[in-house]
Amino acid sequence: MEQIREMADKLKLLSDYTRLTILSLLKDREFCVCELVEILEISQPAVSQHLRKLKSQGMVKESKRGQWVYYSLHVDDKSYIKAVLDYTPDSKTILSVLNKQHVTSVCK
Amino acid sequence: MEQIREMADKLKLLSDYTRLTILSLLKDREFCVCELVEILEISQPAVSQHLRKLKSQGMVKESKRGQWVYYSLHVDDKSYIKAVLDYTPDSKTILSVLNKQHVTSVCK
DNA sequence: ATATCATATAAACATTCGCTTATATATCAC
DNA sequence: GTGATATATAAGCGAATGTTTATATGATAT
Repeated sequence: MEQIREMADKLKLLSDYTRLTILSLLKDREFCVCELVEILEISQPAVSQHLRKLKSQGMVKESKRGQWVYYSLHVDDKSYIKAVLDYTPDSKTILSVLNKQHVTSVCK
Repeated sequence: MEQIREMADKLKLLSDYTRLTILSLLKDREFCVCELVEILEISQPAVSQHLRKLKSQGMVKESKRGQWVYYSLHVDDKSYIKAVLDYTPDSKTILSVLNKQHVTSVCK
């Protein structure tokens, strides 16, 4: 059942708090790495590694602009991934709960 | 973000091939442990442990009848769990691909 | 009661995972 | 150029995961 195996692999990406939060944030707009670092309060390499996994499965796209790399959601509207993300809180709620409304891509 | 943490925990249950297959089979009807063992070709304790995890998160129900324990799906129709399971193959397809159409609860 | 079948639990183990620190690469400002 | 900022990669580590084997529990049949 290769189909189930593939789904399980993608769901594994969704089954981590940090990655599920990143994807939920990206529902609203693109974020650069340094913003995610400030919001999630984990190290920059940790964020980069999560983004790499998400990118390797085609769930996010990157766009380099200047010294920043912006990541955006890249999920088919009709996929089960999108179906799951429809249930996660939106970025405004997340930022408000985490008290990070002020974070912008001008990071340091 | 406790909501995201809870979702991630439940998605973790879906992100394993064996468990996702079990849940997909249960979309159609209840199965007993010994059937799942034959279908999945892993040890009986492995199946039991997966079922225990699924039960602990309320995703399956058990029903003891005689020496058999039957498990059935216990997922809210409107949840994201159900949304995911709508994308997995149905039991007939799974059994056919795995060549296990013959398996019944009279196991040995 | 004994033997058999179905299931659950415990222990052990290899693998995977997510994190950190350290380091490398690349861009920008001066 | 040099220094500061943004990001990626590598190595190391402890925790979690999924499996197996061994054992326990419980129901059924004889």
